[in-house]
Order: sequence, then C-alpha cells, then structure tokens
Amino acid sequence: MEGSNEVEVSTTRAAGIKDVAAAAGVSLGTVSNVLNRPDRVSPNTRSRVEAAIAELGFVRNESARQLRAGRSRVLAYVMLDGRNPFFTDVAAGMEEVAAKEELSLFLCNSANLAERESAYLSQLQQQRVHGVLITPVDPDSPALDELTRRGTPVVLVDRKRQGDNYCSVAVDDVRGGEIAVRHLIEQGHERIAFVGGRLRLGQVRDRREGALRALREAGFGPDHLTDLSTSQQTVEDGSNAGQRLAGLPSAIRPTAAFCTNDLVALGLLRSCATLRMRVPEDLAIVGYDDIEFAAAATVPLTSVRQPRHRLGRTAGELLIQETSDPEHVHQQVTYLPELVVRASTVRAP
Amino acid sequence: MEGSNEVEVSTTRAAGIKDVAAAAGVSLGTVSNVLNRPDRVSPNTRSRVEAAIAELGFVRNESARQLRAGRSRVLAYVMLDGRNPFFTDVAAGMEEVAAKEELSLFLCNSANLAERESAYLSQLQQQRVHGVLITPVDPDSPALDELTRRGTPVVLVDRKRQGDNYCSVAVDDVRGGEIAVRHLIEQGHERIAFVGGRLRLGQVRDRREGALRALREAGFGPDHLTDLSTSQQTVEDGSNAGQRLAGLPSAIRPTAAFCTNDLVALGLLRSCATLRMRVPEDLAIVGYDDIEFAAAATVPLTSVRQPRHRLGRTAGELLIQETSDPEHVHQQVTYLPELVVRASTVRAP
DNA sequence: CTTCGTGGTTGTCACGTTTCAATCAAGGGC
DNA sequence: GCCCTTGATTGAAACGTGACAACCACGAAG
Repeated sequence: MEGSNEVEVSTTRAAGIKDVAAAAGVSLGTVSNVLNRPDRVSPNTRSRVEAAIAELGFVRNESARQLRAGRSRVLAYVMLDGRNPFFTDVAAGMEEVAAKEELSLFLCNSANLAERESAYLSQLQQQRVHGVLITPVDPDSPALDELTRRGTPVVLVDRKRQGDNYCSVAVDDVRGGEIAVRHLIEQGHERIAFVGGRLRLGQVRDRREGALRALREAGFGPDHLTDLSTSQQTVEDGSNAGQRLAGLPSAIRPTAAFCTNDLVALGLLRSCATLRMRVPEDLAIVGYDDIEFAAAATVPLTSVRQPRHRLGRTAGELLIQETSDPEHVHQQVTYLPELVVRASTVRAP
Repeated sequence: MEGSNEVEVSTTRAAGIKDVAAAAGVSLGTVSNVLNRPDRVSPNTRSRVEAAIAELGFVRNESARQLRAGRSRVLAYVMLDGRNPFFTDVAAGMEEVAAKEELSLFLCNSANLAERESAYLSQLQQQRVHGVLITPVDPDSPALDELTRRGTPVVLVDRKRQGDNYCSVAVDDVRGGEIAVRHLIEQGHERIAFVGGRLRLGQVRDRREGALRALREAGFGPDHLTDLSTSQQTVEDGSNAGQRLAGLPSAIRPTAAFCTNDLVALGLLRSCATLRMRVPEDLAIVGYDDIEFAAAATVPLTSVRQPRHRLGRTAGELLIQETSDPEHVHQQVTYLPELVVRASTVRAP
C-alpha cells in the first residue's frame, strides 16, 4: 500500500555496487567479480547478481574505476578546426581504434586558438586521460611537453616535430607539393601561382618546397612560382587571391594555381567564375586535402589526397601502443599523398 | 651527487594533494582549502602551499573530485553529423556557456548511427556526466528516457519531442518552409520542387508543411509542389535529384526548388551547371541552414538561416539551469528562422 | 580420520579528493 | 588573569570501485 517497489526505483538515486550486493544477497566483492572476472563466479550466483543489476538499473561509476585504476578509459583528439571535414575524417579513423580497445574518444575543438587549446589540455590532464591525440596550433608549444612530463602519452597528428620525443603521423607535404606541380607542368603550364597561408607554417613551407622541386626538375627556376600568400586558409581568402591573380599583367600571370587547401581552392574557383576566367582553360587549379566537397564543386577539383582515415587510425594505434608497451619507442610515420585528377586541371573530353 | 631534486621530479609519478601538504608543511585539508576556498586560508600559508603546488607540478585529479561530488564537471554534445558545419556552429555556442560555468564540453559524433549514439550515451552515463546535449538520431528513442531516469539532465537540440518531459531548443521548421516558398512565389514561381530527405523525419515533414501553407496562402493547391524525395541529404543526393528534375516534361517541370538542406541544394546547383540549366533563370534554388559554403558557392545560395550559435547557447543555458535549479520546469524554446536572399533566386542587377 | 587442494566467496584496504566537526592559537573584554 | 570569540588549521570520514589475501566448505587422497 505504501508504494510498490517499481515506483521506489524511480526516486532512488544512483544504485551502487553495494546496493546490488544487498539485493542479490551476496558480498560486495562478488559483484565486482561478476563485473570483471565472470568466470570466477558460479553460474548460479552470477545470474542472481545479473538479475539484481538489471532490476536496480545499476550503472558503473567510471570516476571510481578511474580513481582506482589511476587512469581513465578515455582518449581525446584535440583538433585544429572542427569545421574542416578533413579533421572529422581523421577522427573517424581514430574512433575505429578506440572502439576496438573499448575506449571512448572525445573530441575537442581548439578552433585554431592557442588559448582554447591549452584550456582543453589542462582539462584533459586533470581527467587523467588515457592519451591525447592532437593537431596542435603550434607543434613546438611547450604545453605538449607539460603533458608528457606528467606521463600522458601524446601523439601528433598531421604534424611533425624536431627530435624523436613524440610519436607522430603525418603526410609527406614536400612530396604533395611536388606531385601537384609536376602534374601542372605535364599539362603544359610554366608559370604557377602558389596560393595559401603563411610561410611560417611548416606545412605551407613544405608544400612550397615541393612545388619548387618539381619546377627545378623540369628546368624552371623559382621565378616561375608566384606567391599569393593569405592570412588564413578560408574560402574567402581564396576568393581574394583570385582578385589579385586576375590583376596581374597577362604577360606574367600564372596559368595555373596550386592551393594549400581545398577551401582556398574553392574560393579561387568561385572568383574565377565571377571574373569570367574559365577553369581549366584560363586557369588550372589544384587543391589540397581532397575534402568531399572538392569532387562536388561546380568544376570538380583536382586535389592532393591525404589518407585521412588511415592517418587517424595509425595515430590511434601508436597511442595505444605507447600506453601499453613500457619499452615503447617513439615512431614518426609518414604517408605518401596521392593526386586525384579532375576537371579543374584537365579539359573534359 | 646521487641525482638532484629536479631530476627526481621527472621520474616521480602523479604528485597528489598529500604530497603538496607534506612539501608545504601543512595538513591535507589546508591544501584543499587553498584550492577551493582560498579566502579561508591565511595569506602566509596560502602562498607557501601555492609554491609547493608549482614546484611539484601538482594537477588536480578530476576522478577523485567527481567521485566525491557525485557528478562530473563535463558536458557532452552528441551531435548527429560532425561533418555538417551546422552542428559545429551549434557546438561553438555551447562552448561559450560551458566555459563561463567552468565546465568542459566534449563532442561525440554519432554520425547518424543509432548504435554509435547509444554507445556514447552509455559511456556518458558511466562517466556521470553533468548533462547531455543531444541532437538524436531518433528523438523518440527510449535511450533518452534511460538517461533522465538515472538523473542525468538531457536537452534536445534542433529537435522536439511530444510532451513536456524534456527541455528542447529548436527552430520553427514550418515557418522556415513557409518563408522560403513564399519568397519563391513572390519571384513569380508557381510550380515548386520540394527536394530533400525522407518524410518520416519530423523536420522534413514540417518544412514541407510550411511550403504547402505558403502555396495555399497564394491560392495554389498541393499539386503545385513536386516531391523529389532523397534517401539521405548529401551533395550527391541533391545532384541526383537534379537529374530527375531535368527529366520532367517541361509543361509540368518546376521552375524553382526548395531544398531541405544546403548540401542538397549545392548538389542540385552542381547538376544544373552540368545540365546547362541557368540559376536562377531556369531554376531558382533555396537551401536550408545557410552554412558558410552557401554564400561561397558558384551561384551564391539563397538559404533559410537558423540561429545556430544562439541555438547552442540557449541549449547550454537550459541545461545549466536544469542542473542547478531543483524546481526547474522544462521549456521548449523555438526560434524563428530567417531568409537570406542571394543570387540563386534573384537575378543580379 | 586427517590433510590437502580447490572453486567460490568474503572482508578490507587503497585510490585522491572534499567536507565538516573538532581543535588550536591568539586577541579582546571583563 | 580568565573566559569567550574569532579565525586558521587539522583529522577523519566518505564517495564507489578493484585487488587481493583470507576464509570456508566440500570432496579427494593418503
């Protein structure tokens, strides 16, 4: 009359392991065994405990487990730009590994802000996270050393660092620039624009170096590369670069553009339409990353594809290895990029 | 000679609050006070403790805090599609609130998979997360009730649910469909295509209903709306719909299209270029969400803008309120969408 | 009958923090 | 000089779980 058991459940807060033990008429340790080493428990008691768990709706308390274990079962990926599909795809590869290891993967978006990045890193450190995957704003930031010094494994993603104190997974950017520009040269272009972010970014520097190498191989000097540097690497920046490009005297105006990023390339593409420049006839364009939208653009974009999914998966695997193997040796893995040729560089038949 | 103190630090693992206490020559409780109620500690001891903290590189252990507090200081947003910029922008609004409340926001990407979503929800439940923000695969899923039953506050984002058991923040989709189609009618269109996902999605249904309402107001029957339903809502789907549209006999072919999503609209735009249909002369296009790329498309896209950032912020605020106010009453907030007119519906002057 | 082993179960401690009642020292009022 | 107040500091308990040693009952071997 006073209220049935079922109703009580909804008001009771947070059934713990000991409530389960009481309900099943066994000791607390036995419940723990059912959860962690079911084989050590007799089938009879086990089913009784499992029934109690179901009835009470018991849910493990991760905080307590972590506290005991000293470390959590969570991985985190601190990504540079959550709005860039490239990073989301990388994250998908990591999720695969995390799932297999029964870890969860949480995403943190630093949005290219050093301040926000360090706030996240501090939080993750407090959480005693199992490991951190990160595409840092600045790969040489001391904040990363801070983490490793406290024993949290860190793997750099799509970035490298001097020395061998970190595991890292990256793609050969010099090579990427090289194959992009070589392709343009093969299409008959001799004056090429290099459109993209600041040269102090290692990645931009490498891709440019690759471009120069391809030119050199073909017998062209560095003067055949016209720099159109941009502050960020957004669609808008690409569009602006298009204006500047169109403003050059036709005698020295490049006939092809190599962009450091697909967003920039798409912006450039748009401004070509506005300025009545045909792609690829008047200007051939190569992008970088091969994001999904590159193929879907009005003029499908030739782009340098990076193995994003594999990038994420390998990064995850390295991290797992680093946490489990005490004699782990840091590795710097480098993948080769691949050129995907589409209509923005080759006239349709 | 045996190794200086500095070197020792790097090998010692995880300095705890008690190590700090020992180093500072105070009791354990005092250190805790320095961390949580600094005003109760004399300036003298406080600075001594702070020095010890810095020297040992002490980092709070969140697991232990959580265990004691019964609840963590983490919010999570389980988003439907991490690759859609719309959701990232929503998340940015939430981050703002989270930062103000000194909570961290972790992102989980369900990628439209019910299975993955429930795995994340289970993890979050075990973590005793402070609260969950979610754009669910299925708003009526019982998995959500599971969470609330255990006392974890849940706020629905960009989705609604029957009844008033949940806080939710959404945008008036009927209205969105209405203003989009009314705009098209004002431009002189009388036959309109409705291009987008399955009708069993509440959102799609609502937007279609709004479209019908606008037609009705203008004196047109439902036969003036041509359904071009797609399985998903990707760029590819939009492109396919374009093929189907072009295949219709010109007598009944719509002169305008209302898409349930900007990705679909961009795909449709692309196929128009391929099929030599001019936009907006031969086909006017309205998208939905006004993602960044809508304005950057070859023909800038007219789109229904949702207040994404505000959506996220309000959702976060409701969640905070629900966790702090014991007499909290669930609220269903609905915002009004706004039409952003661009070249895809109005011929440039 | 005793001893030993074994599978099953139990009780207790530890993890690192917060909280709160208890203690202590110092200073002010009588 | 004594008591009381106030403010600073301390010590112990508790949060929920996992690990591990101890324990028990039962049957087999000697």
